[in-house]
Amino acid sequence: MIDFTDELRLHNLKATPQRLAMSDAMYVNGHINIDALYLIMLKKFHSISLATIYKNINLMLENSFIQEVKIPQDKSVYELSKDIHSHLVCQKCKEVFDINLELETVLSEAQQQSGFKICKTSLVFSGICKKCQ
Amino acid sequence: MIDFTDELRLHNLKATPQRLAMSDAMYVNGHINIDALYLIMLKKFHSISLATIYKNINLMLENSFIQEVKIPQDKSVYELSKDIHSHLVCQKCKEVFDINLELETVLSEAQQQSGFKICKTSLVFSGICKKCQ
DNA sequence: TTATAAAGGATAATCTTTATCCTTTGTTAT
DNA sequence: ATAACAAAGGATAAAGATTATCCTTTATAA
Repeated sequence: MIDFTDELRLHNLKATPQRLAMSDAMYVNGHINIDALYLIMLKKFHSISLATIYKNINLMLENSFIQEVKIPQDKSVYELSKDIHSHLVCQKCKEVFDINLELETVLSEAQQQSGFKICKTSLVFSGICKKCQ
Repeated sequence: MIDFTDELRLHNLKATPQRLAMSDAMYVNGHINIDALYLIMLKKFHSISLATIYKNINLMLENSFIQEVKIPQDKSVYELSKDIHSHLVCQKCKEVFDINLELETVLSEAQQQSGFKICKTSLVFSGICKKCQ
């Protein structure tokens, strides 16, 4: 179990046992939604409040310690912040995977066509993963 | 005001006045969220129920008459189904724009890297639109 | 024109998320 | 190590969003 104390403090978040456990759950699972996270947390903290989960998720988002990924026709999942990447979601097992893709070309084409100043790209593919095929 | 009667029936949806007005609102606005849609509908139907909006949105989604677009850090918007395309959202004025981009290369690269069978691509750029810069 | 399944409206019920309040705790400076 | 204090946690209420229910009305097909 990795210690996220320093990482939390770097993002101006106090390193409480609950936050350390949440960080670990996201690290271990990669991507996780609120319900699943709450269930995991309940195992370690018998009386943790769902409000604590929400409060921490929101603070961690505000401080960019984590990111939200909106999944088509499903609940959002959360992941520890890392280098920019895209996502794949399996419609069968619901698992979410990271993928690194070269999007410079598409992005500059989008900026040119639209006149937008783009600062964020959110790309999610839906399909069937290797295992589920 | 375009008549969506036939279009609705093609998707196995009865053409009620409420649904025709919802279709028109989406056609006129391009992309719209539940709250804005409800406000527009209230002008035409003084006593329309919010439940009617939700019921129809869900049926229209199930029958692929419309599509949901999940917007990062904001509420989902809905649009009439049309040819596959991507989206741009302005972080200032919140407007959502359609854009046609060539994604074959990126998609096949994603399939190759991951082993996924991809059947849907959801791409949303966030930034500042031409007008708001 | 009529019969019927489906849709609309009103409202209750059910999530989901946030706010409140008080107790406990992490952190910083002695 | 200790004390002080802002911040976090837990319990719970409140608010917000979505769905279910029930009865009346209506679109559609025969």
